[in-house]
Amino acid sequence: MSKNIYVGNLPWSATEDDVRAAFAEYGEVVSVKLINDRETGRPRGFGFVEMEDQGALAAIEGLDGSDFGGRNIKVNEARPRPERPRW
DNA sequence: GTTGAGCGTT
Repeated sequence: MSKNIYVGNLPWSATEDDVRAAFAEYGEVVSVKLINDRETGRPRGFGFVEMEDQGALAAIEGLDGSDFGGRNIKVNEARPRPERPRW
């Protein structure tokens, strides 16, 4: 099974490949999603990482508050997202 | 060419 992880305080120069490489050493990375501003196109400096349960917990404990690209990133379990309406 | 708290575009 997999779990969603919230990653914040990321440098604006960070990419999904960098985040995936950082989380890959704690477990199997299912997918990486960095959030950028939809209107301006600027990177917002945070994203979401999907990993297996044990890998996600290990990554949270190992990468939360750690140095990433010169910044201390915040790693936590992501909040559940509401389902999309279909009308 | 800038900026810095937070939880996402399918």
